[in-house]
Amino acid sequence: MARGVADTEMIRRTNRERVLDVIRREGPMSRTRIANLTGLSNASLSAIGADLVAQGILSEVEDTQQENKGRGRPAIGLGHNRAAAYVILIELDVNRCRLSMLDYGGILVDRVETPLMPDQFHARRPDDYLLERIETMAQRNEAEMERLGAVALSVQGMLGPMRRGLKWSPIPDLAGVDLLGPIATTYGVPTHLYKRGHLMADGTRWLHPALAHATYATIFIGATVGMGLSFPSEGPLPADIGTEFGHMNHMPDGALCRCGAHGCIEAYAADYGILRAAYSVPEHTTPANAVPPGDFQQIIARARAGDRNAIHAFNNAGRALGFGINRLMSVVEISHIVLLGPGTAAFDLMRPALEDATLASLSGRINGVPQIILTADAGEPIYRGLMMKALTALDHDHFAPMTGTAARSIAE
Amino acid sequence: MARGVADTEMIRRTNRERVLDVIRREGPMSRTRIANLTGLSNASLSAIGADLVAQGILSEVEDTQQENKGRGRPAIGLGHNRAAAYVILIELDVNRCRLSMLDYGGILVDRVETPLMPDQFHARRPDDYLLERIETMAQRNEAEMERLGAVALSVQGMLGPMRRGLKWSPIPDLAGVDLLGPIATTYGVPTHLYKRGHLMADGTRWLHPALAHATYATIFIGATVGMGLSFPSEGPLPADIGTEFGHMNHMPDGALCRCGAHGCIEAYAADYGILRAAYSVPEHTTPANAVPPGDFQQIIARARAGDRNAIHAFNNAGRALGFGINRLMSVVEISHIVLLGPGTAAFDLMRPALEDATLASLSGRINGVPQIILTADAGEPIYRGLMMKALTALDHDHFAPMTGTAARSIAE
DNA sequence: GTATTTATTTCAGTACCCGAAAAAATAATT
DNA sequence: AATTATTTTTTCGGGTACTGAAATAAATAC
Repeated sequence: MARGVADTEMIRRTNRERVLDVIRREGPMSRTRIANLTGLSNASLSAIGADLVAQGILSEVEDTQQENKGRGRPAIGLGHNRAAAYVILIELDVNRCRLSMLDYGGILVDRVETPLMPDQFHARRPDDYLLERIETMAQRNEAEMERLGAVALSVQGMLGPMRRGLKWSPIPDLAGVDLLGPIATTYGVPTHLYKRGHLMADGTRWLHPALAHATYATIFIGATVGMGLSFPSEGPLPADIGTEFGHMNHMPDGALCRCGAHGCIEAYAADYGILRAAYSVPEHTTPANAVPPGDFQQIIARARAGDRNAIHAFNNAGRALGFGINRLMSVVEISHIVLLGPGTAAFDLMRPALEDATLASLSGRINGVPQIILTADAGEPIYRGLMMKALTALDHDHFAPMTGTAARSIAE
Repeated sequence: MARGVADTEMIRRTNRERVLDVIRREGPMSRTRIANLTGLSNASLSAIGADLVAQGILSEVEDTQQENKGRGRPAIGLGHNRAAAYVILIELDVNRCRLSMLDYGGILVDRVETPLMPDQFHARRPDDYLLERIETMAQRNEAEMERLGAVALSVQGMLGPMRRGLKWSPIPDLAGVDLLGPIATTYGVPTHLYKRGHLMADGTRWLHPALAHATYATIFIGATVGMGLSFPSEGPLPADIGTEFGHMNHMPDGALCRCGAHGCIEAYAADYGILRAAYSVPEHTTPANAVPPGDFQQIIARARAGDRNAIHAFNNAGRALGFGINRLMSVVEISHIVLLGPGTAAFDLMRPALEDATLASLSGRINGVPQIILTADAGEPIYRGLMMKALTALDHDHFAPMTGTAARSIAE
């Protein structure tokens, strides 16, 4: 009983979702073009378009992507009505918390950013902190708050049972708290919690057309190692996939990781692991808290200059990542790997070991090394993924189900 | 454009699928009960039931699961019309090939089984061999072949690009051949290729009610090590998930595996790996071709009697499986693990090392060891999974889309 | 034999889709 | 300037499958 019985109500909802989706993906366009892309008839688009405009969900704009601008009746563009709703996106990272308010068209309205200390949530409850941040944003945008449609939160860690908080997080004292509940009750809007790694993967699909129909993994290399998987099929993922790649074991009883376990990939391939190896610090030494970007650049420079220890450190990192990919490919068949984050600056130093390790398995031998794509900036995919999740959730859950008949009778 | 536009045709198809599914799951039942379980109205069930009976897809039977057998009009059971179609299931394993013919109700009609030699496909093309086996079955059941609806094939290995053959298989000379094409053209019916590990996982859900809503992995331990994943959500999996767990790397440069790679889980946990370790044969020795069941039992007996080498062999096997599960859990969050196959007879000997290794990771520490369920017989889940795949494919692709109006006008 | 109970069917109403034809709005041609 | 061609959008008539309510069917209980 996945979505209730199939009846005319579900026809309407499904087709309205398709219309909103195609505009979300490709921007405002004419009714005719929407009809062609969705497979609906022109007659249906006339009706659906009229409904959505009457309900204030879409609005008529100039058609930005006219293909036929010769003679004939000019097309009227149909785009999201930007004032229909507003969403607040919260990116809660290890060292900063950034709130963005967007309109229904995805345009940034306001932004508030604050640095985060490692002991931030030691004395202060994280749910209170988030409420206070949202309140700051609310006071600066009172008019928009009237039409707040959703609050979406990006976090790092393992999601808790009801997806309302985290079971574990690299941010100290964040796990075990219901992050969404207080927001939902205070503002009375739907709230969503997403894994940063998952958003990174999804956002990359929006930004990289070559990946449109691929199954791929995104791997973040920096202060931590994180992964996300993205599948071309529509619909939500069946389960929590792409959980904690950075803490996948690479070597039994291996190097000490920040999470407290031994032999995680992160303990070899995150900046602190590379730093430790490059300076020949014993593997079981407690990891550094934070590695300044300058220090990391220096190790790269030393490796490029031929320093044996630095080269060895990057080799080990590539090997750990490669065996991780090797093991990942024994579970999910992927065609591409997207590498993101500051660690990609040293990819050339890791590549040989990474490829060797990837090939050292049956699936590597049969399928070859997946195509590797480098992107230094991880922030953009995450923001884009979070924005798209929040806005399409609004499209599907709030706007698509509104009944059209009511609107038409009002219009008469 | 996942499934075409939503219109009345898709309503009919979806609802007919729901009806066929619920009967497939729970057996023949009254229209009223079907209406309750599917959420459809009694009026709709009257219409849908009449259509499906008129088209010969369902037939009226005695209601086997009457709940109210007091007074009132007695319920009429609605069950699959067994003569509506027949399917041939082919289980192609390392050492045997078994064909089963089933009617549309899932009842076995005929069965043909032949042993398979390791060099079976050296001189003979596997597609020809399959055609010949099907022809044998066809000659014994000429009447049923008139209504053949599908041929479904269970294989071991990595599926090829179009799911018509294998990229790799533990059965020699099987990969790289289009197995389905010749069957489809000869008999003019839909053909399907499924991974044995995947069927094992799916079939287990049908057989084990406790797993109904769980996300779990099934791991086969025997002459090989294979895995399948099963998710509670409906619909097909987004990608090839659960590819080749047995050949996931456990130890870089570790023990030699049958596949030619070093350090696969299989090289430690399959019967030949345990045998090799128990007799202190060097890890890099070429694996034995087949291990007689008696030999394996003997090693178990020796381990139970306290033999150090045998105990060590099972320890290593448990450790390899445990780290495999550990790594798997870093990619997919699972709540249960079902162990199947002859190797489960020695599970008590592997358990401590398996659990230690599972716990030695972040996800193990946070989520604990997944609940472990033992089932010695792997054949039954595979057969059940294959049968359900073949029959529900017939339900969805062939019978649900038939138009109802035509049938009703014939009936008048 | 009548009342009660339960299952199924019939009927009238509704929502949404589609194809075809009509209307609207522009550019090109005469 | 009027007409023609072209393209977009709307209108109209027809069709299908759903639903709730009422009617019918087929048994048991009294």
